[in-house]
Amino acid sequence: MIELKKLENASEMLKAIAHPLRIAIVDMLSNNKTLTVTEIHEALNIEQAVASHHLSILKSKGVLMSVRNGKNSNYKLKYPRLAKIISCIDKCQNDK
Amino acid sequence: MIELKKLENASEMLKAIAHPLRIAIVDMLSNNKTLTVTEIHEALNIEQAVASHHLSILKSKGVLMSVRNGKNSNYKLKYPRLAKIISCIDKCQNDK
DNA sequence: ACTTTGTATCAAAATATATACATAATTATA
DNA sequence: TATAATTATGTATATATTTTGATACAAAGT
Repeated sequence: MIELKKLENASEMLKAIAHPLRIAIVDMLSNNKTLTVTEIHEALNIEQAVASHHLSILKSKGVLMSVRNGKNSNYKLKYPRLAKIISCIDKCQNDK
Repeated sequence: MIELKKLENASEMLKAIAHPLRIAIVDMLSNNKTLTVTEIHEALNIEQAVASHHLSILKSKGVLMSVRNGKNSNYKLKYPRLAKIISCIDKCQNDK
């Protein structure tokens, strides 16, 4: 069996991902893509503050990482394999 | 981009899994294992009502399925591939 | 210095989840 | 039918998350 600390940390990461917009964000960042806050808020048609807010949740829970580049913040997956979680759930939905 | 309905359903499934006890339950049920409520509540050292409660959440969100067999309810993963989510998160935690 | 563009944070109300305990509902057996 | 074993549900309180709008901060250009 898994240890409690690991279970709690795993649940924090999964909770971070488990939100419609945040799933969409993780999906957009699959295949090692890097995007700015503006690119995400425009692509998803959400307020800038909303995009920034969800990105900070994902970052604080270890799902994403970001690098400042001038005015922009570039976000990407901290662990590229995390994109598999989205495709896994997606496959389940297609299996009727 | 993924559709809204799918995103919402995916987030419901992930939210269901994203809890320490429920992660432990999904992990116990990997490799197509089937367990009863009693086996789970004893293995995890939690009240029977607590085990039943979390199992019903997982079932209602499409993560688990159950079959009654006399006095027992046998629970198993609805989609065996869901166990990959746990191992994926687990690997991320081991990558430093 | 001022303005523009891009990001991040704050505060408050609404909604959702978790936790704990008690009790009800099933099924099998005496 | 009474009871023992297994599972499911109900209720209440506490805690956490979501959502929205306003605002603050940071970097670059004028």
